[in-house]
Amino acid sequence: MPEERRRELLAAAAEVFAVQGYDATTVRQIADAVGMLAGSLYYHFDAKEAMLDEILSTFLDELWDGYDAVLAARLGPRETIEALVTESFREIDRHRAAVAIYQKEAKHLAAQQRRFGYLADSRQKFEKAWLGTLERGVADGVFRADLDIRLTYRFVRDTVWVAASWYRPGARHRAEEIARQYLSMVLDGIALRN
Amino acid sequence: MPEERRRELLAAAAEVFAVQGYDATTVRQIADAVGMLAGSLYYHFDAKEAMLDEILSTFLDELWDGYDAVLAARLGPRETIEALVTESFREIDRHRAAVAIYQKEAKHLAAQQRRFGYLADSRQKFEKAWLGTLERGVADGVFRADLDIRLTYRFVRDTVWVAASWYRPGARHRAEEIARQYLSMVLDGIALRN
Amino acid sequence: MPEERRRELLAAAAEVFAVQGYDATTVRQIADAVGMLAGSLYYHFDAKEAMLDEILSTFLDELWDGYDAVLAARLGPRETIEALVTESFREIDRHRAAVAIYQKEAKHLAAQQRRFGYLADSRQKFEKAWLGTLERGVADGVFRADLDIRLTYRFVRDTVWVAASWYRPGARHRAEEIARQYLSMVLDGIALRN
Amino acid sequence: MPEERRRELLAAAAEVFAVQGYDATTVRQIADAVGMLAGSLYYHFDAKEAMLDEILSTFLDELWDGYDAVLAARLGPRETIEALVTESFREIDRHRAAVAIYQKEAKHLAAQQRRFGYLADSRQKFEKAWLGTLERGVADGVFRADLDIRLTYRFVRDTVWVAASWYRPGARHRAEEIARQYLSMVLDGIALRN
DNA sequence: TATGAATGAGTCTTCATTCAT
DNA sequence: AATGAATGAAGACTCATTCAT
Repeated sequence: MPEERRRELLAAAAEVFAVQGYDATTVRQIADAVGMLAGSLYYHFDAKEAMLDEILSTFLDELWDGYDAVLAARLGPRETIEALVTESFREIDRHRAAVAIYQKEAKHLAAQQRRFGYLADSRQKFEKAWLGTLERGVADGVFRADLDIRLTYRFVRDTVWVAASWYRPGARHRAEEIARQYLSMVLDGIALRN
Repeated sequence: MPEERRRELLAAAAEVFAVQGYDATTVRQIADAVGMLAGSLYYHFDAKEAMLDEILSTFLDELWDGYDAVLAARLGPRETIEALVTESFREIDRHRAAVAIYQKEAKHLAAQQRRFGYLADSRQKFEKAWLGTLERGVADGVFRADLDIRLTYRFVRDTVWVAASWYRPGARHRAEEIARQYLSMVLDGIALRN
Repeated sequence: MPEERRRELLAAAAEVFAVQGYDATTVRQIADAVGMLAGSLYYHFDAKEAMLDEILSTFLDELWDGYDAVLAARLGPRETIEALVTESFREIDRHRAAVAIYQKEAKHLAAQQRRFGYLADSRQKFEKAWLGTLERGVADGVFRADLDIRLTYRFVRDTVWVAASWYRPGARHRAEEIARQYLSMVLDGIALRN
Repeated sequence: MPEERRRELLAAAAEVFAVQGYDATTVRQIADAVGMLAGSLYYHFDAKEAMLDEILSTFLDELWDGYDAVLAARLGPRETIEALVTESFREIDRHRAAVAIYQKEAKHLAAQQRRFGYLADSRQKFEKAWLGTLERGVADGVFRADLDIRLTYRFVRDTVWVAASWYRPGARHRAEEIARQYLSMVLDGIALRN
C-alpha cells in the first residue's frame, strides 16, 4: 500500500499547512509530524509544492464529484442550493484541512503560479454553478429579487466555506446538522418573523 | 511629519501582506513598494513583525473606538447588530488590507506569539459583544430561538468579515450600501417570503 | 563518528575565533576553514554562539577535571600551587585556542549573556581554589605575608594564562618545562639572590 | 576647544571598545555614550577605525615618551626594569581603556591591516628595550641566568600589562603602589625565603 | 555642529532540495 | 524507504557610512 503511505503523509502535511499557513510551514515540520527526516519526504514527493498541489486537487476532485452529481439531478433552485450547501459541509467534514488551506492560499496561488491554474478554473465553474442557480431562483420567484445578485452569491459562498476555519470534526454538530441550520439562516434570516 | 512617513510605509506593507500573506512577503517587496532599500525600513521599524504588529493594533484600536461607541448607545438588540455590521463595513472600507491580514493570520499569531496576545483579547471582547447582543435579541423575541446561538454568532461574524477578501474600495457599492444589503440577507434571508 | 566531525568543526572554529576574535569571525570563515558552505554548519550547530559555547564549556570541563584532581590530593600550599600551574600549562597545551578565546571574551560574555553564566561561576570557583591556597600558604609561612594577597592572586593567575597568547604547541618548550620555569620565576623571582 | 571635544569622544569610544571589543562595538553605541547620533560622529572622525587608530597611537606616543625618558637615563638593568614597570603602571592608570584595547586587538590588527603597522613597530621596539635590559641584567649578574631569557621577557611583559584588565583607577591601590608590589613579586618571588 | 533619513554591503540563519549510502 | 550530510539560494536584519538640511 504505497498509496496508503502517501495519503498519511498528505494528511499530516495538510494539517500543518492549515494551522500554520503554507509558507510558514517547513518541510521539516511535516517530516516531524510523520516521524521521518525532511529529506525522506522527497522519496514520496517531488517538492513541497507538489504536496500542496495534491492536497488541493484531491479535494477539488472530490468536491466536484459531489457538486456534479447535485447539478446533474436538475432540482429546483432552492433544492439545488440546499443540496450544494449540504454537500459543501460534507466536504468540509472530509477535507477540513484542505478547505482551510484553500481559503487562505487559493487566491494568490491562482494568481501567481501557472501550476495552480486549475484553482482559477474551479473558481469559475463554481461561480457559474452557484450564481446560475441563484439567478434561476430569482427568475422563478424563489429568491428575493431586491438584492444585488453578485453580493448574494458572495454572501452564500463565503458564509458556507469560512465554516472550515472553526469546524472541528466529531464536534457537537454533524455536517448535515450544521448545513441544516446554515440553510435556515441563509434562506430565512435570523430575525424572528411576526 | 515623521508620522506621515510611517503611515505611508505601513500602508504599503499592509497592502503586500494582504495580497501575499505575511510569511510569503519579503521585506524587499515592501521596500520596493515604497521605493527604498530593504535595510532602510529598519530605520523606521524594528522588525518586519513590528510592522505587522502596528498594522493590526492600529486597526483594532480604531475598530474598538467604533464598536465601543455603538455599545455605549445601548440600542435594542436588532439596532445594535445593525450598527455593529455597519460599523464593521466602514472599518473594512478604511482598513481593508489590515482586515484581510487579520482574517488570514490572527489565529495562528494569537496562538503562537506572546506579542500578539492582544489579538486573543480582542477576539474575546468581540465575542462577548456580538454573542451577548444576539442572546439579548433571542430573549427579547427579536431573533429566532430555534437556532444554535453560537452557530448564529459565527455565521454573522464570518459573513461580515470575509467581505474584506473581495471588497475593493470605491467599487460599485459603498460600505453603507453593502452593510444594508448584508443586514437584509442576514436578518431576513434570501428566500422570498410568501 | 558524528562526534568526530563535531570536534573537527569546533577545532577549526576555535582556531579562527582565537586569531580574529569571536565577533570579527564570520561563519563563512569557519566554513571555509573546514571546506564547507556557511549554511552547512547549521546542520551541526544551532548557531555561531553555540559553537563558542561548546568550545568554552568543553575546555572548562576538562580544566576542572584536572583542577579537582589536584585539589582532592590535599597537598601543601606550595605543592598545590605547583600542581595547579603545571595543570594549567597542560590545559593551555591541549586547548590553546579555547584558552585564548576565554581570555579575550569571557569577561563580557559572562557579564552580558545569561547563556554564559557558567563562566562567572567558574571564575568564582577558580578564585576560591587559588586564593584559598595562597592564603593557606601565607598562614603556613610558605608564602610571603608582606604582599597584598589579592594582588598576588591576580599576578599568578594572569601570569599563567596569558601564556596562551604566545604559546605554540610543539614549540621549543613543552608544557611541563614552561610550567617549571614559570613556577621558578613566580616563586623565587627573576632577581639573582646573593 | 574642538580638541577638547575630540578627546571626550575618543575617551567615550575607548571605554566602549575596551568593554565590548572593537568589532562588537557599534558606532551607535559610541554615539549614545556621548549623547549624539551615530552619523554625527563622522563630522569629527573619518571612520570608526580612525577612532581606534587615534586611541591607540595617542596611547603609544605617550608610552614611548615615558619609556624613552627612562631609557635615556641609562640606569642599571634592575633600576631600568623598575622604572619601566613603574612607568607602565602609570600608563595603565592614564590610559586604562586604550591599554585594554591594545591587549585584545593589537595582535590581529598589526597582522592584518597596513594602517596599524606601527603597532608591530612599537612591539619590536618594546621587545628590544625590555629584552635588552634583561640580557644586560643577566650579563651583569643582576638577574638569574638559569632561566630562558625570552620566557622571562614574556613573563614580565604580560604580567605587567594584563593588569589593565582588572585595574580600576581610584581603587585601593595607586599605580605606584601596585608597581612596587609587582616589582617585588617579579624580582623576588612570592615564596618566603628562609 | 548635529540631525534624520537613507544606502549598500555584509552577517547570521533558514530551508527546500539533493544524493550517496 | 529512509538517513545523514551537505548545498545554494534567499531572507531578515545590522551597521558603517553618506549627505542634504
